[in-house]
Amino acid sequence: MTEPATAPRRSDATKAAILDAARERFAADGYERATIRAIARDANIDPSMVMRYYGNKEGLFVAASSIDLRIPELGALPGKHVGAVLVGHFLDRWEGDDVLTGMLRVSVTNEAGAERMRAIFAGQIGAVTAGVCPVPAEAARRAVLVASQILGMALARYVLRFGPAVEMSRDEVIAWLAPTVQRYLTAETP
Amino acid sequence: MTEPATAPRRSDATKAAILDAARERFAADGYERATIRAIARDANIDPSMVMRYYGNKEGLFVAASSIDLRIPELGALPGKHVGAVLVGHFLDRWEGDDVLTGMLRVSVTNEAGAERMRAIFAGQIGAVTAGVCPVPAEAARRAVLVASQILGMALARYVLRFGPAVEMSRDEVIAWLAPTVQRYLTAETP
DNA sequence: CTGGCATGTCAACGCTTGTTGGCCTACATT
DNA sequence: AATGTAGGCCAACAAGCGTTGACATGCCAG
Repeated sequence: MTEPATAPRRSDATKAAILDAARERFAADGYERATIRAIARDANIDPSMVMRYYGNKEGLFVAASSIDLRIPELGALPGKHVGAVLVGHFLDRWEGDDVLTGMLRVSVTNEAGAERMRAIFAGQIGAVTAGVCPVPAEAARRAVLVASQILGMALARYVLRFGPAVEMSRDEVIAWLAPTVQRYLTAETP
Repeated sequence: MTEPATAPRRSDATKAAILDAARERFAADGYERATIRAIARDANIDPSMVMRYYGNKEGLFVAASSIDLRIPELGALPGKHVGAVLVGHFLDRWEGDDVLTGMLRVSVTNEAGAERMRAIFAGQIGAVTAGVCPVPAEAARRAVLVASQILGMALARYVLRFGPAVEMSRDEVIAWLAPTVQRYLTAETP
C-alpha cells in the first residue's frame, strides 16, 4: 500500500479545467452572470459535466473558491513592521490569481459568498490581531478595521478600477496603507 | 404663467413608487437579482409600466441611482477636523437611505454602475482633496485613498455585515477612521 | 474477446427573465 | 355629452437559465 490515496483518474484534468474556467468567470462576472454554460464552453466540455462533478452551481462555486490567505509567520519579524508586511502580502495574494477578486465580486450579491468572506477574513486576520493587539478582547474589532482598509483598496484597485488606485505602484500602496493597518493593529483604543 | 414647468401629472405618484421600489431592490439584491417583475410587484403595478416610464432595466437603474453625496462646506471648519467631519458625514449619508448601498452592490457586477461610482467618488471627494491637500497634483490620488477606506468600511458594515463592524457605534467608527482619512488628506507624501 | 465502468455528448424539461403590443378604463377638455 | 388621450392591465413572446436523463464512446480488467 504505497499509494493509500485515490489513484489519479483520467477526469482530473477535466475537473481542473472546469475549476479554472469557473474561477475566471466568477472573478470577471460575479455569481449570477457567470453561467454554467459559459464556464463549460470555456473548459471545452458539456454543461452537464459540471453538474456531474460538482452537483450544482453553488457546489461549483464552493469548490472554486477554497481559499487560504496564507498569512506569513509574523512572530519572527519586528512588531513595528507588521502593517507593511501584511499590506504587501495581501497585494501579492490579490494579484497572484483571480480567486480573491472573484470572492469579493460574488460575496456582494450572494449570501453564501458573504459568509465565506466573513469566515476567511475575520478568522485569518483575527489570528494575527490576537497576537499583536494590546487589548486581546478587541482582537475581532481590530481585525475588521484592518479588513475594511484592505478590502476597500482591493475594491478600488481590482474591481471598481479607480484610475489613480490602479496606477499606484506596489510600494506606493504599501507606503500609504501600512501606517493605517499598523495603527489598527497596535495603537491604543482611541 | 406662474408654472412654466410641466404640470404635475397623475402618473407622478406611480413613477415615484417604482423608483422607491427599485432603489430598495437594487440595494438589497444587486443588479441581476433585482428583477423588474419583483420591483413592479413591490410598487403594486404591472411590469410593463416600468418599461413605459423608464425604457428598459438599465434606464430604470440610472434613474434610481442619481446621487449627490452632498459633501458639506468645509472652508468654515478647522482643517484639523476635516477627517472626522468627512467620516461622520458619510456614515449619515450611508444610513440615511439605501441608494449608496445599492450603488455599491450594483457597481461590483455592472460596468455602468462602476463608472457611475468612479465619477461620484473621484469627483466629489476630489473636490475636497483639491482644497486641503498639500500637494495639489496629488489630489486625485488622495481622493482615491480616502474612498478606499470609506468604501471599505461601508462594505464591511452595510454589505458583508461583519459582526464587529455592524456593532461599532457611530462615534467608535469615527474615532478609528478619522485619523486615517485625515492623514490621507493632509499628510506629506510618504 | 467480452463485460463493466468511467467519461462525455445530446436533446430536452420547466422556469424565469426582459420586453412588446393590444386592449380596457377613466379622466380632462371641448 | 362626446371624444381624445394618458394610465394601467393582461397575455404572450423569444431567449437564456440550471438541471436532468438517455444514449454513445472509450478504456481497462477478466
